Amino acid sequence: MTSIQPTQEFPKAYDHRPVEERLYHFWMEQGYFTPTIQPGKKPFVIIMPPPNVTGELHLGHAIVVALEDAMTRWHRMRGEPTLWLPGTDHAGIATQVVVERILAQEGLTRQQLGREKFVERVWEWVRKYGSIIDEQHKRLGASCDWTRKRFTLDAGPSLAVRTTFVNLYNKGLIYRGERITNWCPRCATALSDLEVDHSEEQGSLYYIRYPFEGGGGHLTVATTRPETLLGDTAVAVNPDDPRYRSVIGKLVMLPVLGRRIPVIADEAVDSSFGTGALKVTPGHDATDFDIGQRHGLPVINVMNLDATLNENAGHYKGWERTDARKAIVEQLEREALLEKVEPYALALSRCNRCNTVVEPLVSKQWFIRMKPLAQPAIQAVEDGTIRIVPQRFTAVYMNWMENIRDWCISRQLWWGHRIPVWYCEQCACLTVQVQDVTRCAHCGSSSIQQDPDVLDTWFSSGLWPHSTLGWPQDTEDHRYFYPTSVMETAYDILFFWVARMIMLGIENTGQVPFHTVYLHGLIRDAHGVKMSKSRGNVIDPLKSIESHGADALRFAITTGTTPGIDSRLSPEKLEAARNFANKLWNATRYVTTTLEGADNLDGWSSLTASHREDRWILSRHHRLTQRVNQLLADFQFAEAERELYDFLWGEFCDWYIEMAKVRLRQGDTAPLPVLAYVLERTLRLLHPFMPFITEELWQRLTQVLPKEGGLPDSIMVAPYPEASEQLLDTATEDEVDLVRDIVQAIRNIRAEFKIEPRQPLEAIVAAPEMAAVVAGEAEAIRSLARVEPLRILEHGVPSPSSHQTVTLVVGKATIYLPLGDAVDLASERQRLQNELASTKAATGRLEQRLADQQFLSKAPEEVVEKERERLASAQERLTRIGELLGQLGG
RNA sequence: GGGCGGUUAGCUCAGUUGGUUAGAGCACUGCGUUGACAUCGCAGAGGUCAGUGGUUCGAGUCCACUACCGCCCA
Repeated sequence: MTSIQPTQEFPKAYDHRPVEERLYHFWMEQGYFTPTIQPGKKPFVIIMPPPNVTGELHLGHAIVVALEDAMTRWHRMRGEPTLWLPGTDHAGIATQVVVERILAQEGLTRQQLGREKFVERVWEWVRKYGSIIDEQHKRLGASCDWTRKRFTLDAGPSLAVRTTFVNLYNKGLIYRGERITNWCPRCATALSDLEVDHSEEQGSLYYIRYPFEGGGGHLTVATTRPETLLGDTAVAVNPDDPRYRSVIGKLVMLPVLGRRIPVIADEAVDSSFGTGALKVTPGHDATDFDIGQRHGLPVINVMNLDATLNENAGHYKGWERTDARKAIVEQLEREALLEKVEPYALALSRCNRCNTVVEPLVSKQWFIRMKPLAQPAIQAVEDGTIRIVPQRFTAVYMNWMENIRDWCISRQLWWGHRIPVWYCEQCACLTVQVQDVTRCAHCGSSSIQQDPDVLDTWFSSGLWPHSTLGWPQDTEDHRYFYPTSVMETAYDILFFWVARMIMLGIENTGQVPFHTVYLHGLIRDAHGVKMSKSRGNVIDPLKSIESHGADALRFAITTGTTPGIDSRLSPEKLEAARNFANKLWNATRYVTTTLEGADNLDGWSSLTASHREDRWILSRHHRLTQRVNQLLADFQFAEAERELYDFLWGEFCDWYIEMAKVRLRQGDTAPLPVLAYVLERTLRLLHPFMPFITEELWQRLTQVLPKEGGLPDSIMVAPYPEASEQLLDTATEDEVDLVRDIVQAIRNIRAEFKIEPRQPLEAIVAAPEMAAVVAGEAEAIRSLARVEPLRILEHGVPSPSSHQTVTLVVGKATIYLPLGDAVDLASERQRLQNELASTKAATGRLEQRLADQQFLSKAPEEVVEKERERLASAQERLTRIGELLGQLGG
């Protein structure tokens, strides 16, 4: 069977390279990633956000995989039918640009090639390079079901797109209209509002004179875009502005072109901006377009789609927009029509793909009427059918939904889902159908033309949770796996994607697409700067995997993070995670090699422990198990990882293994099955976060263990541990805490007094209440603190010795360390005085609190009780320190 | 203009129904090589939890305001 070679070799350090690929291959071969549909059993389902088909793995993908894989593996190990469905997005503009760039190297443009040939070229590219991103996801250990992988342009999702379009059109929710849209001159397509980035940049405000017709002065308007005056069809003032009341209705002469345009009054004009007179350019500004509509103004478009000026621009025809601005400003200056120019911070819109300044342009586009779709989507979040984690994004979502605007969905691209609309040249009617048509549905004419445009990529991704499962077909997958469980993605696409999936999911299926939205933060560099290729501060996840291993990368980018909050990744963090992996490797190396050949391992998987240390680690392990399960259920992944880390390193390695070694040296083999039990189960707990190393170590460990406990061939299909309440043992935890405190206190003194680590140290421990514990753990204390001889006093204090002594008050124990001349009595007194002072302060605080009637009556009983106990032990401690000081004559 | 987030040790960050003397990693200091691990061990130092006011028996945690940094929307 299995995946690994016999454990003859157990290298001293973890090397992920010979492990990861082999194990991934093994998992794939076993088919573990593909769920079995079990009717009656509720599945766990995540649809992966589809990366762009042109994309290369970046940390954004890595965090998606780390979190979604953790959830997926956890649920799978809990025995739920678990589907994590991968896919890729055709990414309209991005992909088209990539292929156009390749063509450019051949000296070709897509226009020269023609639509059909161009699209074929893109497909060629996709077939050749489109699966690179999948291979990269595999390197991260993603346990998604590749047999169900979807591409947005596959037949299934394409059918979903067309069906949705036709349905929405028939319901009147999709319409075609001439509107101002954001036009990217470089991409040569319309964009939705969301695809535009806004920024404030330094520009100028130009004050331009529009002379009144027939003389008699001028009206001065202020504008940031003088070149658009070519398209002006009015000047507007606020009707309440006393300065301009008398000029309303007059005509002014448009500079440069000499066209006569009216002065109109409109409420939308802000009297405080500039001169209070606004040039109205309905063809090139959204607000002006609205004003124009209200006043029946003509719309003059002065620009071509590449942002050069057209024939409406008079002799500026053919000029590029920024050159034209300069020339027009110069002309105005020459003609004394430029009053002044002021520096001005203007709001610029840029294409979020190529950063080109977007041109608001009037064009005919397809839109979705969003308000009716938003209503049920608001409802679903309001009534808790969908829960957003972290919760505060609910308000952001609501705010956007309640102020939603129509969505421009047509794109002037060739790569994507072609709009299923045919225009008839005979009867001018539209045929809107799912299947391709050859004749007009109204007059039967065959002179029809399909709309040349394609749909916004987000239109198809908006359908993703149901289109990937087979909708609109009635498939078993759709019936069983929909609605899905969790949508996990970055918060920056809440509107782009999550909101639209909710709207379209409810619209198409009548059900929400998922019940929980989990939003993670973005990963920045070590200085908190957004990573970008141009800045050169990108951490390449593939390089990190090479150098530190996929598990370390996953652990590093998910530990110490909070949902919805950006985090930073530094090489140090990666190293820390790699070191943790190595620590785990070595702990398992020790346990495995120690276990080899042991003859008392039968029953290891369901053992009962009698020794205090064994009961302690079992209690700690089960407490951890309880916590981790709870934290995973609450989506607190970082906290779960931190607790696993602390347990493995700080308790299991630092204390349990070290204490076990002591007993093993004494010939007590009882710790062996406990080591096996705890490590085996903790590896399972950690597996969702660090899948590769836990599998490798689990294989190596279980190989030396008797086959029992019904464990399968792989950790990834082994049951996720459940906590057993009966094994939680607070008293034992307190006892071992005392032992640890004693050891730590003695080590502390050794370091302080610079006593050679190898030199044995005599110690006398008095712990009347805990004498049995200390006696039982004598060997551990002797060995871990290098104490020799160790005397345990059941009563009283040590008989006065000629030696000078350091005394430590540790919990319920008092430790005497006769250090002879090394001890300076004065400083010992001082040490105890300090202790006395701080204990007194603590006692005082507690006494005060417990004397407070308000506290006693209002605080919960258990809190009061806890304070009483603390006071008692503080008082007892005070007494002991007092006695010790008395003996020192202080 | 509206909204949201951040501000906790030198650095990066945890801290989820308010309840010990606020934690971790890295960095720092001292010690440590036969023993799972130097990708390590032991010990240590380091904090008025941004500020002000309030609620509460009790506030890093809840409320209000202020400051600075950042993000989103218009």
